[in-house]
Amino acid sequence: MTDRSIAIPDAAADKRRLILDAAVRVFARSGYHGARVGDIAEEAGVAHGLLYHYFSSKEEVLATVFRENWRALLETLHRVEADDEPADEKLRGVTKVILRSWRNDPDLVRVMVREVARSPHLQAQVDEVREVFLVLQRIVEEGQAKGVFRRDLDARLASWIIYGGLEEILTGWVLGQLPDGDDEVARAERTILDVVCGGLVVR
Amino acid sequence: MTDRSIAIPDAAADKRRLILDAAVRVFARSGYHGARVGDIAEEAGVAHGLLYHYFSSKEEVLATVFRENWRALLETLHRVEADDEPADEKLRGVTKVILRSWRNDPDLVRVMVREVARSPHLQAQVDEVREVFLVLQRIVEEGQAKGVFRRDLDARLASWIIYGGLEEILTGWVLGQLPDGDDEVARAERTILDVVCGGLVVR
Amino acid sequence: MTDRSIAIPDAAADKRRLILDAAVRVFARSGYHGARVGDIAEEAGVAHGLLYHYFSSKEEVLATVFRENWRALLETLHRVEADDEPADEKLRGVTKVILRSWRNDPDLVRVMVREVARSPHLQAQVDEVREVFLVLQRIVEEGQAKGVFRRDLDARLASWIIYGGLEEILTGWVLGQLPDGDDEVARAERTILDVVCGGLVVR
Amino acid sequence: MTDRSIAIPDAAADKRRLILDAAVRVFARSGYHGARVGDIAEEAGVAHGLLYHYFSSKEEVLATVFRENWRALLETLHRVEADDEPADEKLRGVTKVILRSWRNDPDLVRVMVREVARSPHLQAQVDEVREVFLVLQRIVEEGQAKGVFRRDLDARLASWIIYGGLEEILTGWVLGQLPDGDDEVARAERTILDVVCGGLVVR
DNA sequence: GATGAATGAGATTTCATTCAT
DNA sequence: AATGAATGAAATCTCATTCAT
Repeated sequence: MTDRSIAIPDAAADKRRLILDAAVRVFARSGYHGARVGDIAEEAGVAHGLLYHYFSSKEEVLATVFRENWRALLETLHRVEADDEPADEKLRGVTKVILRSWRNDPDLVRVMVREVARSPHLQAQVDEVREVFLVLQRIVEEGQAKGVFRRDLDARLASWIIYGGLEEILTGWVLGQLPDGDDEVARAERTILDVVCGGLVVR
Repeated sequence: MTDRSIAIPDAAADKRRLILDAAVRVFARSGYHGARVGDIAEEAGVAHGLLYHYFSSKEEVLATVFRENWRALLETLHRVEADDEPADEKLRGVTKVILRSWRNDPDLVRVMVREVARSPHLQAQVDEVREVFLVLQRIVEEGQAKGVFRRDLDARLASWIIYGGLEEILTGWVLGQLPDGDDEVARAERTILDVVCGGLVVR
Repeated sequence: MTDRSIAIPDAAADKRRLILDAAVRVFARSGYHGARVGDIAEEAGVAHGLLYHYFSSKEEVLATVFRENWRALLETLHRVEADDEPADEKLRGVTKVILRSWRNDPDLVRVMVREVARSPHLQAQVDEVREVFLVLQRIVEEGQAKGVFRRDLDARLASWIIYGGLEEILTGWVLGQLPDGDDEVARAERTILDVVCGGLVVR
Repeated sequence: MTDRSIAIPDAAADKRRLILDAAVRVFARSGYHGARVGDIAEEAGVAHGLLYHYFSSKEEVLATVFRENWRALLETLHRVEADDEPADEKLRGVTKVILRSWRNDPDLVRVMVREVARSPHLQAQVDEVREVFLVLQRIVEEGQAKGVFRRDLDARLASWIIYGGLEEILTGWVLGQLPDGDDEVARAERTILDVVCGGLVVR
């Protein structure tokens, strides 16, 4: 085989990546404030000074973790939005993407939910965060336009409510308060769509 | 002699109370980590040493802020729960209580949303937090038992979803991302009930 | 005796003073950059944190050392300037004040000569430094006006030259390059006045 | 093939020279402590690692700057000293050499005056510095022997005073406190010789 | 109760220097 | 010779907490 990057993955593993991955684990374990720069470096197996070779500060490490992963999330959501499907199906897609991230990378979700979502850090990234709400809002509006969703609802508020429900379930898992497991994720998917689309009330 | 607390209210003004109120403002402004004990004392107009006369640590100040106010919230919610009303009306009551807290005391909401809700501090108070979910869950279950709400939904998950929606709207106000004002609070109330009870989908 | 400040001087010794005095010794010994904040605190017999109770930074300690002592020097020089004496006698007064400071407080002179005089720190205090030159310049100008000193000389440049001669002699003592002792100070006084007033050249 | 150093001068440009010249500029701009090795390398247009190929440390760079230039100064002064001229003319020569260095290479003078002259670095080079005083001292002594200069003065102290006057004028220019320009340099030359040789006092 | 001087553990950050490539 | 990623010692400064008054 010719591709050496596969043959010797670790040699090629760039330290910046190592540091970012370590940071996710350490932030997940200790929280942003509880995490010492030295802990991250140790977890990454590098000298702590190297962290400052790649990032200007501990906060920039967190910001980078957020930025890179949020961007990936946004891309996925944009693909879902672009799908040729009815609005309720798109909502299912968004729900899947967000809820399944928990099983996929629990540490990352831990960090995103606890350190970024409502925290005072990274308020600069407000625009990036807002875009998730906008995706949801556009889906709701599309549903309203197509007559799938009720038109008497404020689409913006609805998007915040939906996102809140999703994030709260992630939070339940993060805090160990909601039962975990693939089945539970599937059940949560169903439930949120049932509640949000169908409503609690018996028809 | 008559009640001095009326005669000289300010002199009698409990310094402990002063400190707690100041703490809310400072935590709201700077976040828990950004708030220095000296800032709180200064805001309260007392020497910072005095804080340690009433509280064992800065964290205990936050814990006390949380405890006292959360307890008040719980009492209110318990009263709503005990009302002799159908489940959907109780849901409306809970929604009102929670959303109106924003207009009532924005700084307090800021602190509760940002520093307590999902943060690593105060995990000890998990039981108190859980009780809010349980109130919601019991209301949902009651609705299911009475045939008002659909029975095919997981009541626990539903309660998390509802709470998430409520908290996210508070967050929107806290972050200045959702429009503020009495009308907006009323609209938010309506919307969350419409979404959660009626569902998005056209019947 | 009633004055307790004399009875218990050390109890009254305020820590700020202790820190400043220690700083002079440590700066003299190690230079500003070589001096660690911890060294100063240790020399003063206090915790290093206390230094930040009184000063905002290590640099402010140096600035304060400079400011307080330079101000004292200026006051003395102003008194000399105000004396009712001929210009050449005033020059003798200035010379005495400056050169005798060496015997008086060698550590302080060390710090002033090495860390302040031409260093990049404390450029903010330029005005205070300039005043010494101005005192000299005014004395020279007064001498010129009274016909004691030659009028064909630039008084400003002359003041810089005189001050340079004085400071260089201090430097010689600081660096251990010029012989030290009361006699030597007296000889230096005589020499600088001989050179500056009388000139090298035989008449 | 012809001399490549002419054909491709820049390629041949000694990196060591590049680094030294850059160091003078950076030391002049930021001071020795404020100058980072990386700054010097950047100013020189080379990687900072290369600096350690030519010098053992940052301090050695400063020492080299000092050594090479001081040596050049000494050679010039020695030539002046060896001239077949009366002592006062030799003094004029020394004055010219020292004061004109300012217009010639202000950055270098800045570094020499601020970082070397009285600083704790490079105390090893004390002998080299002393030689300048010795040149002056020998000129003064020669003048005394020849009957041109007064014999009742301590020649060593006189040499320190003269050097101090010269250096202080350089300092005035370095600090931007004395007016700059060719005319001013000429005036400074005249003034220092007038003061030192003729004295302030009217005869 | 009230004050604020005093403490000191601890954290981030800097940057000269090394060394594999 | 040349590069710049990597190291890690070291230093300043912060701030929660204590305690004498």
